[in-house]
Amino acid sequence: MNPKMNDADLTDLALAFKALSNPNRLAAYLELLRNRGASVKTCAMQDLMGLLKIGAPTLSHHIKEMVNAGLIEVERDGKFIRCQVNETTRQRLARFFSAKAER
Amino acid sequence: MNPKMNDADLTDLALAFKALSNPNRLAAYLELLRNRGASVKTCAMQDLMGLLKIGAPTLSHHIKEMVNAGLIEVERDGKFIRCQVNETTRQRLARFFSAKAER
DNA sequence: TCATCAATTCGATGATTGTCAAACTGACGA
DNA sequence: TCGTCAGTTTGACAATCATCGAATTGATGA
Repeated sequence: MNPKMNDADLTDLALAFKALSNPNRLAAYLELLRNRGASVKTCAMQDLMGLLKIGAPTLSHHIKEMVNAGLIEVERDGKFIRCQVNETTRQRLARFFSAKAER
Repeated sequence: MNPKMNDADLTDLALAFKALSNPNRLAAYLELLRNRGASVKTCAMQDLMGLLKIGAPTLSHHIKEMVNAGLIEVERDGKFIRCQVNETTRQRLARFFSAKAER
């Protein structure tokens, strides 16, 4: 963990955690995490809708929030979208939990 | 990441992330994380109140929520409390961000 | 014993959230 | 060109949340 973390960093981090605090968003993010190792690394909205018993408007809203939190990235591909995890943020979050005091 | 994660695990995880989604709770947790490496590993409520411009009732509420989410542990020591991070949960969270597909 | 101090509980309030149905947009294929 | 399909936007509503002040508890020390 960066020992010089400031308020802005904390706010960003809190935003990411907020995005993960909803079980449906968390399940969607986990699915995308798992896709990291797969040959097809992206996911359309309909793939995620199969997992989560929520409507398209709600999922669309959740996706926007995850993008806004920097958790995932979305590309448009004609009618479809393709979601994948944002690697930079993922690594930042993983490292957060190893924070140590400065010596 | 455990490939057999179920709904209950997801719910627990979401609870932990929710606890970290509030900037004040996150700052408090980060302070406790940093104390891990220090000689004095615990923190009383007043120590945390110095950091966070919120009142005692609010902080007390936040601490209860972090305990409930499994993020931290609290011991009573006379008039004071002593907080420290829950290592099991910390490791679980760190690992979450490395989830991979089953092969 | 009694005043004080750390922390908790209670009750209230304004703000944010998750979800939906309905209407909309833009791309595709017939 | 037109209907359909994937996803988005809007507006609404119930539920949850963060915070506060006031009252309470329980330990400490004078």
